[in-house]
Amino acid sequence: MPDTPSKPSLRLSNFLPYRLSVLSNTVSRNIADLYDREFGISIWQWRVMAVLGENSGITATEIGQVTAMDKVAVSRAVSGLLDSGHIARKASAEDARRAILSLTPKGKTVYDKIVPIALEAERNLVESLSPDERIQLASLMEKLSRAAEPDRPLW
Amino acid sequence: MPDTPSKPSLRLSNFLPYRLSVLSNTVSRNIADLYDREFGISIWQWRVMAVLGENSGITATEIGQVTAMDKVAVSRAVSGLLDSGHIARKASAEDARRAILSLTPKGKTVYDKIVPIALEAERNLVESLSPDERIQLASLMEKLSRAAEPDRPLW
DNA sequence: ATAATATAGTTTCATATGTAACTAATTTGC
DNA sequence: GCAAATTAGTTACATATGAAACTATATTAT
Repeated sequence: MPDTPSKPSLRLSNFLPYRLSVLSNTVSRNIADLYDREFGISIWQWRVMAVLGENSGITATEIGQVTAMDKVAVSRAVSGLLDSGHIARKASAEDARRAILSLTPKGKTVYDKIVPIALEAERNLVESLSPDERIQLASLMEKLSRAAEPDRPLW
Repeated sequence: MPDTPSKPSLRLSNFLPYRLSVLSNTVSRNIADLYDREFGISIWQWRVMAVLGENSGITATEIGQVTAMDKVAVSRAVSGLLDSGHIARKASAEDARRAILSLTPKGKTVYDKIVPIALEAERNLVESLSPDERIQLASLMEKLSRAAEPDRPLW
């Protein structure tokens, strides 16, 4: 009896893009709640602060490149953080279009408080993984991220 | 010389929740564009159709449970799919609050066209992984998803 | 030098999304 | 048997987001 060619089937619960989306949304929501509840800071604002904490004195455009945020999202996050006094802005001497951003002392204080919370949330997520699995995870994330790059032809 | 206790440091680009979010958003956006461009169907609508394709004749609430969508999102997706004629609704005989949903012939046709596209997109994403790595990935996703469950105490 | 083009960042507008309030039907407790 | 509490699903409102238009400055080409 010849094989009947089996129709390609899709099980949503095993579908990687779906699983990624559900996982990522759950994690992001939990973390966003954490930052918001304690500091009134959104995820986007936190990303801006995180970049400035690592690398002070850069511009909004550079933050966008590092964080994969678009410039409108960066602009809004920056605007909120200026209002709340977590960051400061000064005009660039060489190019008046650019604004040099940095954490204020207040921002730095909050940054130093959030970092351990963020690391704790991450630990919380990977605590069930063995050291080996954590290495595998990093490697897989790396490969998947490359494969997902939007400038690839195949999409 | 005593060890100086190193301050916990955060590198955003290595921070798992961040990496997950960027990856998931990139993948979701690419796939959403694909469905939308060819069929005018959103991700949420597609998830509803995907569940009905696997398991016809269920209610909106059940779809929400399976897809991790909240009931408002399901309601809106259902409403759009009714308008476009991809699904049909009939009242439940036992419980007039419930509506039994199913794919129409038109919906089934579109479903059968999207499934291979979805599977192709997934293949595209994992094509750089060895068979072993794909098994690791499935296992890791499983563990991370359990760890991220919002009803856990630690968040 | 200056017109055309490009870049940094903001604002506007249209749409998407989440929360809470709502409607209608059903179940529960007494 | 009926008031109170639940449940399914929708609607309304407030906020978030993305795309495109816009402002101001800088660069390029002639």
